[in-house]
Amino acid sequence: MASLTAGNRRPVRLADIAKAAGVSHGTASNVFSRPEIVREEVRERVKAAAEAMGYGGPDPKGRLLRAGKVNAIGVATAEPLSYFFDDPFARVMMASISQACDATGAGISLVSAANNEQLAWNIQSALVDGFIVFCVEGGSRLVELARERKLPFVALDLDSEDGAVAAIGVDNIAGASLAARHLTDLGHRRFAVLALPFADGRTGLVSPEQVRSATYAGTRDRLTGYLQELSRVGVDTSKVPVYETANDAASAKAGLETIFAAKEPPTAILAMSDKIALVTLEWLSARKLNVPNDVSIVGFDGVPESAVSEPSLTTIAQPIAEMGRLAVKAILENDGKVSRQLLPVELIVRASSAPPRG
Amino acid sequence: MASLTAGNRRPVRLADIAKAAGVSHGTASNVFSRPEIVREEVRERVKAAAEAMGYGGPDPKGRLLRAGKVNAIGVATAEPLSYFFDDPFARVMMASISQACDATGAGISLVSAANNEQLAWNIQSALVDGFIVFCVEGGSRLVELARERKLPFVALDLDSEDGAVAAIGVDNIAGASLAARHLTDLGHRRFAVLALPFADGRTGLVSPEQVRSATYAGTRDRLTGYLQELSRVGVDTSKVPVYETANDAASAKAGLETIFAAKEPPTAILAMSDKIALVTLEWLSARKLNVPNDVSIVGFDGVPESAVSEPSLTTIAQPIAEMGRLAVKAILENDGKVSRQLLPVELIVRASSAPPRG
DNA sequence: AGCAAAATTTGAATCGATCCAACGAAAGTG
DNA sequence: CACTTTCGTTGGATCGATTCAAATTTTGCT
Repeated sequence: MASLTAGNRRPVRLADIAKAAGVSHGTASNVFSRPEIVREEVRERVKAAAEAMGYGGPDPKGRLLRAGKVNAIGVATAEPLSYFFDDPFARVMMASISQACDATGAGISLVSAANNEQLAWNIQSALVDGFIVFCVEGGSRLVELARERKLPFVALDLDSEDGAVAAIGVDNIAGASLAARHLTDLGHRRFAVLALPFADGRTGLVSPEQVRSATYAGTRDRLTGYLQELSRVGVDTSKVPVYETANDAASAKAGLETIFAAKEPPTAILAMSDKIALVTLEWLSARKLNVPNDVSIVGFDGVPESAVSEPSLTTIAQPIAEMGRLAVKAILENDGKVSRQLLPVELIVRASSAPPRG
Repeated sequence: MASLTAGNRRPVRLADIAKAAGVSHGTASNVFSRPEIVREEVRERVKAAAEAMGYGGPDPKGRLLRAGKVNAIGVATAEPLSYFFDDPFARVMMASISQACDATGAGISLVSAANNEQLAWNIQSALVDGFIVFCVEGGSRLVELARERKLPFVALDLDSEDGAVAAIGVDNIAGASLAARHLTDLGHRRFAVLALPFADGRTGLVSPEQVRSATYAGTRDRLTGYLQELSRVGVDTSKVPVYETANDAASAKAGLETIFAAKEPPTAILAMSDKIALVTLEWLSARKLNVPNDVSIVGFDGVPESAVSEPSLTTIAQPIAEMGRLAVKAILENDGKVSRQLLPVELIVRASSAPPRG
C-alpha cells in the first residue's frame, strides 16, 4: 500500500506524468487532446503513467484559460435559485433553453443569490460565455450587472426600453389586446385586471399615475393593450379596477377579494399571467362561482398547466420554446450586434371563457 | 466616436489597465480584490483607466486557475437536460439542492448530454468542485465517468452496491415493505406491481430471472420489499404480475392494459414511483374505475403533485429535501471520506387507498 | 547509402489572474 | 537625528493546461 488515496493533496499535473513517462509536456498534452498524432508506444507509456499516478485527465481549469471559451451559458435571475424549478413559466423556458444547449453541446450554469451583494459577486465570477437574464422583479439591476461583465447577454422579457441591450420578448400590447378582444367579442363589458407588478414591492389597486410611472414596461404594455381594446368598444376604462399583484397566490387572492367586493363585480377577468389566472380559477371555485358561466378568465403565457386546469384556461400563448432557442443562439453565435426581437403571441381559446350570463 | 464597441476583439486584461494607470499588475489586482489596501488616489486612477478601456473586471478564468476552487457543483444525469425541469422528482430534488447552494453561495452547473461521447466530454470538462449524480438509467456509466474525474461526488439513489462510491439513498426495501403492508392491512390480496426499469431499455412483464439479474438494485430492492410483505400474508407472489416500465406515461399505460386484461384484475397496485402512480390514476379514471373503491394505489417518492392529485395519492415519501442538503454538504465539505447514507422513508396515507370491495 | 519528405517530439510562449517576499517611503519614537 | 514600524507598491513565481515553430527521428525511394 504505497499511496493510492494516501497522499492527501492531489497535485498531480500533466507535467508530472510527462516527467514520469519521460516525454515533454507538449507530447503529454497531445496524448489526451489529440491522441492520434502521437506514436502508439509513447501514448501507451503516458497513459500508463497517468493511470499509475492517479491522474484524472487534463484539468479543465487549465484548458479553459488557454482556450478562452467556457462552453457554457449562464442563466441568471434575481429570484432564489429554486425559482427555476418552481415557477411554471421559468420551467418551460428553462426546458427549451436546455434543449437548445443540449443540441449545441453547451452547458448551463444557474446564477442567482440569496442577497444582493452575493448576486453581484456571483455574476462577476460566473464561468460562462454569456448570460441569459430572466427579467422579473429586480431585473434592471441584473441587466446592469450582466452588462458590466462585458459578455454577450440577452434579456428575456425585458421591461426596459434601453435599446442598447439585446432582448427577446413578445408583443405585449398586441397580446393583451387579443385577450381583451376575445372577451369583448363574447359580449363582456364588465372587467377587472389582475396585473403583474408595475414597480417593486407594491400590491393593491393602481391609479393611472402609478401606471404611467411604472418601472416595468412589460406590465404597462399589457395594460395598455387591454385598455385600448376595452375603450374601443366603449367601456369606461377609468372604472375598470386594475389590481397589482406580486404574481403570487397571496396577492392575487387579495386582489380578488377586493374586486369581488364591488357592487357590480366583473363578468370577465384579464390576468397578466397564467399563474395568477390559475389561482383565480381556484379562488372562484372555492367561492362557488362557475367559470366560464359566472366569470370568464383569460390568462397570459401559455404554460402547460393552463391546458390541464379545471376548467382549461383560455390564454395568450408566448412562443416560449422559440424564445429559449433564440436566446441561446444569440449568446453562442454572438457577433457583437445588439438586437431586440419582438415575437408574436397567439390566443388559445379553451374552456375558461364564454359569453356573459343573460 | 473613437472605439466604444469598435475594437472587435476584447483583449483588455488587467495588465493593460495596470500599464495605462502606471502601476504594477499586483496593485491593479488589489484594486479589485482588496481595494482597502491601496491608496485612494491610486485606486481611483486605476478604476478610471479600467472604465476608460472598457474593462469588465477581473476575468474569473484567470482567478479560477490560481484559486483552484470553482465554487460550483455539477449536477449530472444521463437524461437530457430538460429532465431537471420536467421530472417531478428531479425538480423537487433540484429545488432542495439549489436552496442548499444558495445558502452556501455555491453555483450549480447542469451537466448532461444528448449522446454518450458528448456526455463523457461534458463531465470531463465541467468546471465544478464536485458532482452530484442523478442515478437513473445509465447511472453506472455516469458514476464511472465522475469517478474518473477524481473529484468528490455523491450518487443520489445509487443502484449499485459498490461501497467505494459515496451515495445517498433511501431504504428501498423498508419503504416498499411499508407500502405493501399498508395494503395488506386494508385487506387486499390481489396485487400488481408497476415497476421502474430493472435493466436498460426494456419494458414488459418480468420473470423472476430477470429480477435476479437486474442492473438496478434500487428497483430490485423495492420489489423485494413488496414481495416480502405479500408472501408474509400468504399471497402467492409468483402470480403477482410485475410490469417493468420506463417510468413514463406510455409504458405505464401499456402495463396497465396488460394487467387489467387479466381474468382477475388486481384490487391494489403498487407503483414504484409517483409518476407512474399518477398516470395510473388518470388511466383508471378514463376507464371509469374508481380509486380507491375499485382499485387502491400506493406510489413511491412523495412528490408535491401526489398531494393534489384527484384523488390524492397514498405514497412512500422520500426525504427529498434532506437528501439534497446532504448531497451538497458532502461535496462542499468533502474531506475525502467515502460514506453511504440510507435515509428513512415514511408512509403517507391519502385518498388513493381503501379496503377492497365486498 | 544518401537524401528529401513525412511523422513525431520538444520546449518556450501564452492564457489572465493572484500571491507574496522584498523594498521604498512616510510616520512614529527616544 | 538615527532607528524602528507601518503602509503601499513592485515584480517575479505560480496556477495547469494548449499551441506552434523548430528540431529531431522515421520512412520512402532510388
